[in-house]
Amino acid sequence: MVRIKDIAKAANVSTATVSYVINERGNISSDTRKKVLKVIKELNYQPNNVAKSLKINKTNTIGVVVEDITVFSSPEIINGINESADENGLSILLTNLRVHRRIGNNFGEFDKCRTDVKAAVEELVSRQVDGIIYVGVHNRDLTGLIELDKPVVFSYCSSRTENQFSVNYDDELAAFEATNYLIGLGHQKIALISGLIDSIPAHGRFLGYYKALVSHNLEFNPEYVKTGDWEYLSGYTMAKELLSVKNRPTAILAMNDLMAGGVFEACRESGVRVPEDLSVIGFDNRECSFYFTPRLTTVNLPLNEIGMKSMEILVGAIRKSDIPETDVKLKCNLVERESVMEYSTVR
Amino acid sequence: MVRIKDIAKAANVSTATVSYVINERGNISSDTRKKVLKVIKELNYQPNNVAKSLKINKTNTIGVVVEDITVFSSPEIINGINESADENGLSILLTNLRVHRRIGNNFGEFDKCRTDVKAAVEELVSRQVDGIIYVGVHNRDLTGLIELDKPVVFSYCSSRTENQFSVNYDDELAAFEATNYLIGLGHQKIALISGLIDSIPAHGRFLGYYKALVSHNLEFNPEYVKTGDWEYLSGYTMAKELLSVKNRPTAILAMNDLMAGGVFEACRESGVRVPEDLSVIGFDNRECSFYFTPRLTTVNLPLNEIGMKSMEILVGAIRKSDIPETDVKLKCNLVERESVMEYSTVR
DNA sequence: CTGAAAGCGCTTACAG
DNA sequence: CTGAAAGCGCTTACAG
Repeated sequence: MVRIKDIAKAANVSTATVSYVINERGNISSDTRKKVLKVIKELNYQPNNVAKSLKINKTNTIGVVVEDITVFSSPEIINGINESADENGLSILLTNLRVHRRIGNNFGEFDKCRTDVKAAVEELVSRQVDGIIYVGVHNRDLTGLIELDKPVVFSYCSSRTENQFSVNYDDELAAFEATNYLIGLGHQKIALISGLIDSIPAHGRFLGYYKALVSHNLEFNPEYVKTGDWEYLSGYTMAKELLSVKNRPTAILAMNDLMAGGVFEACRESGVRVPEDLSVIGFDNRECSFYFTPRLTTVNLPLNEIGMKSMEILVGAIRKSDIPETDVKLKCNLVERESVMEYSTVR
Repeated sequence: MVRIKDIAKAANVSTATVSYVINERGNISSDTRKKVLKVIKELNYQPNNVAKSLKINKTNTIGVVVEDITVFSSPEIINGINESADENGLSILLTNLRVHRRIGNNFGEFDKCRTDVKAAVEELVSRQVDGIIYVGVHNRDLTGLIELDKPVVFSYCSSRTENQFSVNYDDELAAFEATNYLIGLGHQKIALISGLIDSIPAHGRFLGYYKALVSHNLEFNPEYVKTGDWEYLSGYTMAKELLSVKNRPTAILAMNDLMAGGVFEACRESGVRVPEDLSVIGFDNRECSFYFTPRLTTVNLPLNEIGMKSMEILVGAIRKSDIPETDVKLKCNLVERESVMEYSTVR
């Protein structure tokens, strides 16, 4: 390995001079600069960034701890984080908690993982990261999970701690718009298949649905609201119930694509045509939603944007260049496909 | 920030002693150990691993450069890498090339990305990683892409360079077994929808298909082999052609799930029932394959295992503990669902 | 415009 | 069993 010292000797200058030309700092005469650069190339010098980091007390490294990289939302978020990291010349130290394998969807058992989080953060800190992004697998309150005197941003989850930031998308607005879309198409009897109602997203989406109805003076019918558990099967079961309600809804908003898939299966079994007899909207825009029959109209999540925004906020907090927002909500967009139809043509 | 020096002073010992107790090395009397440990806890000392890395010339960090984290295979592979990294006390420095966004599936244009790879590797080297894992988005020959005097393993792609390793799955065996499965169920007229034939996976899968036929003395009918481009639409188009062949096949092996999805759509349009009239097997076991109607029988890829194995090989090469295999091929497994039926019951 | 020297926070032969 | 000291590869006031 060739060091700055070797360059200095070969170029007949001091190590300080070499360092200056590498970092393009100080006043170095064009002649010595050229000489040094030449030697650097000849000896194929590769700087040692860990030595530099130790000296300047800054690693230009961000710790990213992701709850589970195999959950559908994580890769896109990380992709966004990477994009912004590249733009800012930052590297990513990645820790994957793999919580899904340990506790599945039972987030009540998340306590089991808290020590893992502590350990992960400690490891990252010992490696002197400049800040941390914590990527959740769904939005929930994680206040107190991480205590650190460096900036940390919670991506797809939340924390209210000082010097900590949260980036999510706007569930309520998304559900509001999806419901409005249905109403705009003439639907008045719009059912909702909810996920587990103790979750922040389910709550927000319900509110959006409700407010859309109210804002159009449509009656809120509790019979039209069914609570599933985010899984395919519950969508199926709840759809069966909705289909047998006396005043059957003409549209269903499912709180995720999987449950919408279950709705499709129920309809197939019951001879209900989608979208001719029933319009269906999903949520998440997962890959599978494109391959459903018919292709599912659904709400696309700004995952990449969440990642980018998270990194931008973190960079702002680290460089103290601006005061970042503490609680960002990004906008979703509806992707129109083939599972929705105007009400006028129904029946 | 509290340093070893501070601990030493507070505990009235030398920094050497503190270092010894932290690293559980040398002979330290139980008394001084306790004393030091106590002070460490009191002052909440956090070791600085970048200083340590500089000194011991070893970072316990692996560079992972992934061509595109949003491609379906990447998260699982990275998950496996993480799992093994955890077991070995290693950290991951992640670089995401995001090639998909730049060149899509036109891997002929991959040359555009070579400089990115060089830059990524250089960055990783400057951060003194102990080795590198390069995660491709499909198996192809990447010999010469990375020149490095540290061990590097190619995950889901290949390199024949000295001191470099490759980990993939066994395409040929997987296709062989899938075809055998169909044959065992009584099918004799088995069609193949291939991906672009210039790719290593397509070649291997074709061979497996071919060898299975031959080993059962079944005629190889070139009319039964169609070449698609891995996309949904080509599966649809090729299936249309296969369905109109005079001696229509009773089963189709599609080289990926997306094309199998296209087959389903063609069947739906043509009134061909799956699996009653036609059995279909896919490849990849992507999430969507579970949500197809009917659920697709497909070949599951040992992605997590590829990640783990890659890391294990890298660790072996770094520690020189054993001589790792240079070209590993892991076994796939068939996941039986609802798109295949015995031939006897056909028609 | 350039160099000598201190120091970032650790580890580790070596001496005692 | 413990400590003094050198050194890992850099950067950066400071002096000249």
